[in-house]
Amino acid sequence: MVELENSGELNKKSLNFIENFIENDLSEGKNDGRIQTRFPPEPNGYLHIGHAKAICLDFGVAQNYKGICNLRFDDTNPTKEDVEYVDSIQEDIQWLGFQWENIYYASDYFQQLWDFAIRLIQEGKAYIDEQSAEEIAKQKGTPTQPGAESPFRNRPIEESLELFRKMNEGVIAESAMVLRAKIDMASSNMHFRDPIMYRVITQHPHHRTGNTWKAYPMYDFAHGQSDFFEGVTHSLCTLEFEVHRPLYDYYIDLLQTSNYRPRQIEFNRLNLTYTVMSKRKMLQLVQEGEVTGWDDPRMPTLCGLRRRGYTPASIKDFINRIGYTKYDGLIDVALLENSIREELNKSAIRVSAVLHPVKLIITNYPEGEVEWLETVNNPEDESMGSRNVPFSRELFIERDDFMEEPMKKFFRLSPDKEVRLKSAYIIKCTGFKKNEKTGEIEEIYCQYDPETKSGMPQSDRKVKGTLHWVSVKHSIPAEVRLYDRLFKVEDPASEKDTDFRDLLNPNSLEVLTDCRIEPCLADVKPLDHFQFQRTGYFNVDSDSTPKHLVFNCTVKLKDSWAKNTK
RNA sequence: UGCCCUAUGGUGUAAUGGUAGCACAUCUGAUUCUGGAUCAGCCAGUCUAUGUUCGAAUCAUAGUAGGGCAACCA
Repeated sequence: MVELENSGELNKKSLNFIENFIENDLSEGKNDGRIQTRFPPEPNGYLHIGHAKAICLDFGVAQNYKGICNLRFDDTNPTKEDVEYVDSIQEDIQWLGFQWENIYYASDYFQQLWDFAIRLIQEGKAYIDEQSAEEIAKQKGTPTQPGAESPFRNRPIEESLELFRKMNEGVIAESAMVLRAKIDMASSNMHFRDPIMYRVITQHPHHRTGNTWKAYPMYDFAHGQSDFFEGVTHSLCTLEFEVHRPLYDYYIDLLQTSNYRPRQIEFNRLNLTYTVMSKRKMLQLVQEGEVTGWDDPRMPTLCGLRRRGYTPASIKDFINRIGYTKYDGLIDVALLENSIREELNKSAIRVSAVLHPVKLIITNYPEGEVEWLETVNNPEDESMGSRNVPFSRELFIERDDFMEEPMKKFFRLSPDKEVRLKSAYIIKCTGFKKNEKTGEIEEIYCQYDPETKSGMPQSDRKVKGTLHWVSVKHSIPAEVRLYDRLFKVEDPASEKDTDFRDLLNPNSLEVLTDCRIEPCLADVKPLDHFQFQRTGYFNVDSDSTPKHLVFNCTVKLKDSWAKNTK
């Protein structure tokens, strides 16, 4: 923890470009020195690691400058939104360790937005367009060609007012008409070509306002104004909204009555290698059963990462490391994995689990005898204490830890060779039993040296290898799930023309059914963190019987095994 | 062939006109009560050109490359 705090302070020294803007605004005395941000998710999916980046910024800025950060649900499109998402979003923000000052909904401002829209119609700055979506799109022109004006553009104000009211009465069919701002159909910024302000939605009741409203504001007509109504000073969002900013400012100009003015600043979205962050695609994975749910440990959602064993601190550490810029890059997922490995390496209790067991019999150890041997919980942190593990004549060791004919640099067990059993004795292999048909090793025999018990005066004899083990009689059978990357290509997001399911990694989940774990794991609590000897990190998923160990291994797990056995 | 944004080692990010630094990854060595840890080390960078300046990653101009913008999504 000390080191984490230090690194936080070190990072504080260099401000990101957003904090520079903020300090400038403060030094110029803008907004009476007040700092207010907001985290504005649309409740149409679960939060993912990319949202964590925005959350850390929105809440972090508020903390650093003694301001406030509100949670605002951008719920202006009832066709896509649901209370399920509203709930999960709150849960995940709090899990990350942030607390909003207030919780707001864009739908709280529907009346104010409506009144503002009426005002714009009255001022001749907005009109009702009765063309179809296709016609409007056609008239919009292209980025290189100016658009054409709608035939309804100059209709009488009273007519627009009348129709706008009807839009909200349920007597207008969806997509029959829209309210558009009258700006400039020839603007080089597409968003100024008479952007749509309101559309009619009658088929989906809103998850909060029910059937009260039939006319719903578009993002551009809701977001900036919501910021303004709430008193947001810095509206931080991702780069794709950069071209929206002039429109944001346009509406704010019309709304502004004092010196107060919210300011939109954009930063780069998080892109991770081997990771799909699109909500649409994640929803598809869930709906089509490619994963077990939004919280599947292979998903980049916060709840998925949580089940995989990520801690809030590790995610925040990762976000802290990648920073905020305007460069649209692709971050190596190894950076994220390093953050959790570093934390768990310091904080997790190390325990033993044998994933591919083979029986090891110590022929000179008395039958029926059991010794409870002390083993430290974390060699890097003595304050985490120790526990006792049972040792007996028959043990399980990792199949990979024995080689009949050892290769170069293989320092684990092979005939006539010695290794140390972690926290126990040095043993020497005296033989093995092999299934003649399959060639599989069935049992390994060895003798132990009683003088070499851990902690004893004679025990410091050097041997080249150390093995983890569990006692056959005392160990608990377990099913271990190894989760790898869900996608097998480095940048699945860029494979736009491919069905992304073709990019799925068929080995993203491996279930090992005959694993053996230490008895101390019999009643661990869900999400307790442990580190397996040698093999990685895991947390425990209590929802399943038999006990499932959700392995939070690094994705190179299998490669490394292959490498180690070469 | 419009408008907006961006460009620093393999990846990400600092340096705000004055020594190009840090992290991750890779590789090498050490180490052996697991070690995928730890320690040490190597490799590797300012997109190009011109200009301004005593001095440019930083400022200017022009190129080049990448991203965004043409939803009744956010």
